[in-house]
Amino acid sequence: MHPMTTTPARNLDAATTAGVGVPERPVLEGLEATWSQRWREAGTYAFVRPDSRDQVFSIDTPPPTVSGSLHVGHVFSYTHTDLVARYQRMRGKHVFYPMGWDDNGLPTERRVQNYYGVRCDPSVPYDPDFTPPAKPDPKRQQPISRKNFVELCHELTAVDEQVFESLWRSLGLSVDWDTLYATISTESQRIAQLAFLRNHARGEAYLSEAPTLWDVTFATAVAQAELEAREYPGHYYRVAFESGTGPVHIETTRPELIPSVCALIAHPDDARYAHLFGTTVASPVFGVEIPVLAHRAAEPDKGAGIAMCCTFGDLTDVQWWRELRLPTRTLLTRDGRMQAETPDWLVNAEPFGELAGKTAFGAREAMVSLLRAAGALDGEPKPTMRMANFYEKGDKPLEIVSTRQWYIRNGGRDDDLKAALLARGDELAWVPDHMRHRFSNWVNGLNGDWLISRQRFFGVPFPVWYPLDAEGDPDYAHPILPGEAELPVDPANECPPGFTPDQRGVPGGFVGDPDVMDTWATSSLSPQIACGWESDPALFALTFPMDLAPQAHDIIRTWLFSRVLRSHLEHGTLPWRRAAISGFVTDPDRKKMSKSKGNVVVPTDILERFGADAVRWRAAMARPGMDSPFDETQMKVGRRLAMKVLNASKFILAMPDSTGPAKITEPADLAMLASLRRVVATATDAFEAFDYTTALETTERFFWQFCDDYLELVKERAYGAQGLAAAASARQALRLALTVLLRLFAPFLPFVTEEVWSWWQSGSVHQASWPVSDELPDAGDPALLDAVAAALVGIRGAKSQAKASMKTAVTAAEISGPADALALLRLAEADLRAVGRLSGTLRWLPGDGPLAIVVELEGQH
RNA sequence: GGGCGCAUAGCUCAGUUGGUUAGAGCACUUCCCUUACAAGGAGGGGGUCGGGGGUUCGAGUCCCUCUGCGCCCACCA
Repeated sequence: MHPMTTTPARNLDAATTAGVGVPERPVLEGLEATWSQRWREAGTYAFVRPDSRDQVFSIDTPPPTVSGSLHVGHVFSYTHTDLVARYQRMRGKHVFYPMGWDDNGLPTERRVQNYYGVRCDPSVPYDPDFTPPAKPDPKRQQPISRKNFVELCHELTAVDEQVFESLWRSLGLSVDWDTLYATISTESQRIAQLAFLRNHARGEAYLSEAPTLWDVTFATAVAQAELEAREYPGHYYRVAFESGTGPVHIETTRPELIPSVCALIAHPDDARYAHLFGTTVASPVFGVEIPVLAHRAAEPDKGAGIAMCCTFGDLTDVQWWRELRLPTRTLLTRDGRMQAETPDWLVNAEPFGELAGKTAFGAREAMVSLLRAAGALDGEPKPTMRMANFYEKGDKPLEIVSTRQWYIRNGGRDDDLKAALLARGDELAWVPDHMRHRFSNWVNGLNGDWLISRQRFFGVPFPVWYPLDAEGDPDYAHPILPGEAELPVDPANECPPGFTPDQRGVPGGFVGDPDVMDTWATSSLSPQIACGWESDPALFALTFPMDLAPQAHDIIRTWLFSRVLRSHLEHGTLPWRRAAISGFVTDPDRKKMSKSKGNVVVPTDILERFGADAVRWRAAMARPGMDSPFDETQMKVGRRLAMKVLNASKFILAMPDSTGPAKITEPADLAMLASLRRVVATATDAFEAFDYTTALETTERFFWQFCDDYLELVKERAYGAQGLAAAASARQALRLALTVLLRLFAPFLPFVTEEVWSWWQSGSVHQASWPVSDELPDAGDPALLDAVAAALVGIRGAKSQAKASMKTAVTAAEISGPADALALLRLAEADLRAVGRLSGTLRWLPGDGPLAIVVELEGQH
């Protein structure tokens, strides 16, 4: 059944049997299991295609990395999205809310390596009978074939995905599990390759051999977006280069790169070195003649003010190398070691034997000894902390090596494209708005195109082959591409058009591109994958561009930016209208949660202890973009609210319903409903502005006052103390209020509201319509309840101060205050007398002061 | 160094376009076992709104400035 086919919420007369289905002692325990199962069976959250795009609300859910672990921050962030999804569904939208699993890429490889104790070695042949080691030895991982490795990746992610799905279900995410996708699936691979071919055809994707940021541990290139600057301990070494007029001292933290030096560089205005510009100096130990050059990027107050430029020590070296057209003298290999062969440019080549084959660290020690022996080291090394670029998942500083990689243009080297992407950021609606600065900040800081190829195994392969020339060398300038209809292809196992398998790897034949795409190159297409781009045009037309992109702020530079880029290039539009950015859940000291700090809160633990509704309540209290410190005690507050909903509902529904049409006549009842009318309007406005927190707070504040004051006030009348008509008015008002309140709470507390709804209504509360003001009469004056509340505080306060029970009778009372407040109060006099046990005379004293009540208690004086 | 955000009760946070004695929850404290709820309920105490200056009849709110904290980016000589 589709949400729009019925509006059970308004059909009060359909379920009027007194007390049917109301349990004696309702509990929260077990609601998650019961209702997630029923929602699954009933297809409560299934996306049903409407006729037109404007009936759809589509959400580009972040596909979580299934090989990672979920923490409370994820739970909060995904809850935020679900709040909006549920609201939009109740508003009548057909909510397109798919879930995805990001299961390809390095995180999965790492998990498989550790879990099974294996590593991928493409040179090992496939073993169809392979079984992983019984006891994984992390120190000695068993080399297995690429195919076996990929099979294990699929096996383990399937298990991990089950765990994730079960967590999301018990959290109550209203995703449509029939639209689930995975980034390693055949369809995702097809779309990733298709988008790549289109990029290539338009010249947006290109192959280039260039200096590349390189992680030596994982032996892969990494992109700018994956960098993390960290402090790294090192030493300054003061090293002498020989010029005709004496030594020139430079300071370096990486003396092992001295055999790679191409030039010394100082600032053009630096008088200290002006006389050297245009001359050459000899490198220590190796005696290579190198020029001394001027470049504005040299900083006179850094180190000695003159730098040695090596290929490549850092990104500034790359800039100098490019702009000054320096020779390439790369010696560090892809595994982070000094190459074994002695380079031919060294004048004094023999000492290189001390460095050959060593790690950067070992080579550094050897080089320092050589410098000392040659007398080229001036003074002792000075310890320093320097900033170095790391791969965010790595633990060794990145090297820069020259490699051939695939790139996608992203504006980093093209001002027009950069401007266009900045304009997309401006066009996008941001919640909260200031997050747009993170986007423009990032785009403005891009310094190169997007490197998308990775020298890894579990990922989407590039749909590319290269012809081999007569010598068997690949012709990279003329890649062979498949037709779009052939996708997805695996060039390692399939042949390019016009070739046969026996031509693989032989001169005149072909070779497949060995690399895979980075995870982001696939997940940057999540809107295209989810919405059925080039596979389901009808669905695509209904869902794309999407309405909402929810995510946390840490991946604005990666996922958010890359989706904007891909959509801009392919469709010339934004991928969605609005981005909603969640903050982080920090530990109580406002430190970011991380495994290494041991301060991670496990979601399953709090879900079990407090219940999903309580956890969701807490999540909803964190406004968009705001970091929120984790505090367990707040979970209890949410749990108490859920409990209160259960008990108050039980109380209301346990009373026999009045038959016949509603006759809400009593001023107190009308006042309460008029007040609720305002709550509905406020909560709706708040949700429209994606301010779920205000929607919740408004509803909750009303609800507690409803329970504490109104419910108490009308309790006796509802039981019949003032006659049938007065009782009917109260009962009708109570049920009307309850149906509205349950729907207002439904996005936040999906389990408890559904439970209560099931006691007396048909269908799911989550398919009911969001309440509108017009469901409620506006004849009442909300100020009446304010006056009642003030009077109750006076009466209760007097009893509390007298340390008397609330049942203590009041023998006489004087109520003073503004005449209009007193007039309102008199409309509810009978109720007030009942709740306050006011048995004696009541005196009304109009005056200027605030409403006040003086009482005389039985047994006092 | 560039950008963004935050600073209100012991803690977590509200406080709409400037408008009476600044609010909520938690915590603390006192009382009440009142048949919806004791994993309750009813009371109470607690803040010179980070510092300084300015605009205004009036500033938590607007402007300037300083300080502290957080996040993002840059920073390998």
